[in-house]
Amino acid sequence: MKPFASRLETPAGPGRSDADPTDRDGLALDRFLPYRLSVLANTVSRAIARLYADRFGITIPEWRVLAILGDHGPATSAEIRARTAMDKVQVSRAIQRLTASRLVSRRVDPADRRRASVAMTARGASIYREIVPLARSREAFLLDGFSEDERAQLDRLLERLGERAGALAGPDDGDTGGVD
Amino acid sequence: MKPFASRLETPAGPGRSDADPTDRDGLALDRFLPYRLSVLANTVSRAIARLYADRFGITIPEWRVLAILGDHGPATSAEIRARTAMDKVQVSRAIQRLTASRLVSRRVDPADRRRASVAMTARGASIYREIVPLARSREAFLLDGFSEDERAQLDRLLERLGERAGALAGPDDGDTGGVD
DNA sequence: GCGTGTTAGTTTCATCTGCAACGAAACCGG
DNA sequence: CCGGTTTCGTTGCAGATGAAACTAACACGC
Repeated sequence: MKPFASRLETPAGPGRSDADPTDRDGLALDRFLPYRLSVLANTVSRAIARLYADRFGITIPEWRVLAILGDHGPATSAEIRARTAMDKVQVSRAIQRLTASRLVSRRVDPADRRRASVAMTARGASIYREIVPLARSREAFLLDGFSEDERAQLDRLLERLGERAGALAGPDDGDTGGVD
Repeated sequence: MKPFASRLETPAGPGRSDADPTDRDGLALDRFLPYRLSVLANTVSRAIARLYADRFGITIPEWRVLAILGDHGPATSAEIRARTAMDKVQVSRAIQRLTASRLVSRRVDPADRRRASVAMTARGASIYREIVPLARSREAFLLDGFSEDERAQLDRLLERLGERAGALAGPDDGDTGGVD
């Protein structure tokens, strides 16, 4: 196979490098932003998931539901979904499991019986309060050595990337496609 | 039974004008770094996966393998795994599928018959060359509006987060245990 | 050679995931 | 009030996932 020299723009190029023989063809996967984000997020998620799973026997979707309820108080599935970017099904199943383990309880809204408000039980709240500091400490570990300035920068950059990503996924993607 | 309607609007700190966000009772999920990374990476991955899947019928793991091969030339499973942070099983299956669709070929190493070198076929290389610019353009879209400086910053911050995340997941193969 | 251990890669299995189809409830126009 | 449509949430299914068990090949010590 013949190396096709498609350029990889190397950042941090004060002055232009000449044709560098080490300039990789194709797209140096480990410089490819979507890939890097994926690996990073995955590594982090896995490390944290282990924390929840080992000590409390809950999964990430379940933890997310708890986190929303802890932050905002009781909420419906749809609200949880909107706030977590989780799939509808994932929310439903997380609630089922949490209900089974008595960490949350559902109460059907009498005014609209399709809806149900989900709230933490005392046990759920207790676990939530235990997890929060652990989660924070993990986050702190990740950001250890980052200056205030760098944290702010990261925050801003992620924010903007999030917007761009939304634009990438969102615009043409109708949720309810008229299948007719 | 009261569903505790703890609204957690603000901690009882009406006096302090400069409230510390890390001092809240709740965790504010949408400010929680691991969560933000996960959502962002997921959104991006999904958008890009659609691109590969629609046009070429390949999955993300398959694309990653192609990317490594395109970047690096023939490689063994272990090398691919090391470079992609993919699971061993995932690599194995991606190679199986790619082999089935004739995008890569395997050749057992005669010197060590446990190993096999995987290389792109002409067809694989052709698809790879088609995908690269599309992938780049998606990346460019994500980074649209970011100055050179901001890109460099992002690069650096992600790099460092990656290191920290590795430290979080890697060194202790069990629980962090220790520092209580 | 022969046992023990290590490494490369595959298979098994139990789970997780998400699209799509679905049922139930509410809404809406006539 | 009725039929059609929308919304909320669940379920069916088919594919993806990863930990652990497994096979096969090599490596070392004796």
